[in-house]
Amino acid sequence: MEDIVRTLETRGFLAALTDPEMQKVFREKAVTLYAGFDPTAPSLHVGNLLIIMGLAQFQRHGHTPIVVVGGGTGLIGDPSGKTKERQLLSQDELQTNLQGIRKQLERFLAFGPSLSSPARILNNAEWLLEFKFLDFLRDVGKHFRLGEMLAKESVKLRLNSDEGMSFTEFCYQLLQAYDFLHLFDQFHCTLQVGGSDQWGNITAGIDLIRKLRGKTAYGITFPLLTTASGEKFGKTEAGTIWLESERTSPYDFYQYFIRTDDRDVIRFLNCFTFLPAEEIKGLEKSLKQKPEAREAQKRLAFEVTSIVHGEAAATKAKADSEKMFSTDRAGLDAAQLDPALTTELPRAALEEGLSLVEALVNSGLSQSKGEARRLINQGGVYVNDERVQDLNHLLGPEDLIKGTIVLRTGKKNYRVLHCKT
RNA sequence: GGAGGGGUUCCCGAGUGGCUAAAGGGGACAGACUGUAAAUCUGUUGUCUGCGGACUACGGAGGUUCAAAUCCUCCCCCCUCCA
Repeated sequence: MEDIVRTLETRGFLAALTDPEMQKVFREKAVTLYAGFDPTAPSLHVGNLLIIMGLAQFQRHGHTPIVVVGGGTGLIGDPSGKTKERQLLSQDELQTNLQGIRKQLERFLAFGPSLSSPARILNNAEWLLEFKFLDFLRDVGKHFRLGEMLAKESVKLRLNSDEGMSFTEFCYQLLQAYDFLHLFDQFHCTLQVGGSDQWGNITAGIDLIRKLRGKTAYGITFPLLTTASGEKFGKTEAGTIWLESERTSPYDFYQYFIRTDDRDVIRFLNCFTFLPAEEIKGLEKSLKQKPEAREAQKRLAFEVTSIVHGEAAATKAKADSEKMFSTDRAGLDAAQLDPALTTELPRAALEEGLSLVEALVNSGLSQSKGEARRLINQGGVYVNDERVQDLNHLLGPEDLIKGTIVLRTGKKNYRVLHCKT
């Protein structure tokens, strides 16, 4: 059996292991492992990608992944890594979110009874919801010592901040520990993986299993991904990069990755793609020798988009990007571009003269007219690649090139205004 | 229940009657430089506007005042300590 721990290590997935023995254990026999996702939003985002790819790696090595969506724990809210108490979600919101997340996961993991190690998605509401409070206290709570609970990093952090922490959040670790126990009993799940902020929750589960069942369970944490410039990975000016194409178009998704910092790109290739090590080495070489070609970034963007949105979408995102960023847009066909890039324009509006400010707002390039004016003043607005600095500039039919006007703000924000004839 | 501290613009945080759309920092955006990268420097950063202004904003609701983020009353929320 291929050595999953080694793969994880070389591909940059490992932050910490609860037990060095693990490597041997997993080499000898297939395990069942799980990771949990809290359904705080109706879609997963690229910040979740590392865990998902980790699970996918496990499955490729013959292990059986379980994804637990936190329909139960989501009602509480995990305090780990958060400086503020979370808003509680309603049951309805949770349901919507659960369904969205479920659908997305199916793209990364292989499900189906015909497989030897089919992935599974479970909702912990199934076993948490009917648990009676007193039973829970007797069966689970009894095994937790306050000293340990208080010593957890996530707890200490909050207790020392002026945010404090509610009892509800404090109990979160018990619930997650119980999840692990439940999966251990039901599915022989002996490993939990998660982000490095999950360390405390994971070890809580391992301890519970040891106390109650006298068995050893394991935990692996993955590093918290930050970009070289110190930002949280997956957040941009425009907000979160979602995995759902309705929320973040494949074009924008592709664009996010193509702008990856040189210092991050190799790392990301390792953990966000399945490219073989030799190929990544080649890209690393290219990055060193001719960084301006950005081959590594291009490959990363294509591969990740392909995994998340499918190859067809990736090919299209790539083609759209090339078109938009080339100086010669002769072949530009608005109808074929990603809808996120285009805005329909009634001919009549153009004949009357359409204010540039309005066009910027309507197309979504500016949030407000004030912002649009500011942009124009600062020389950040381009019509068909010509800088326009006149606040009262009107767009007219003479601006059309093959039925389209290419509007741009800054260096890289494009919108194609398309006018049906 | 008692005592004290606190809630300010995207975030942190200053501001204790007018000069405050609110210091400073972070972030973000734009410009220069570049490789759709990084670093650096410069500028911008509430909404609307006929560019004269108008409107909305300092936890919430009232009040005092010519004038309130700043003073008063009530309420909500958070933190720390005591019981």
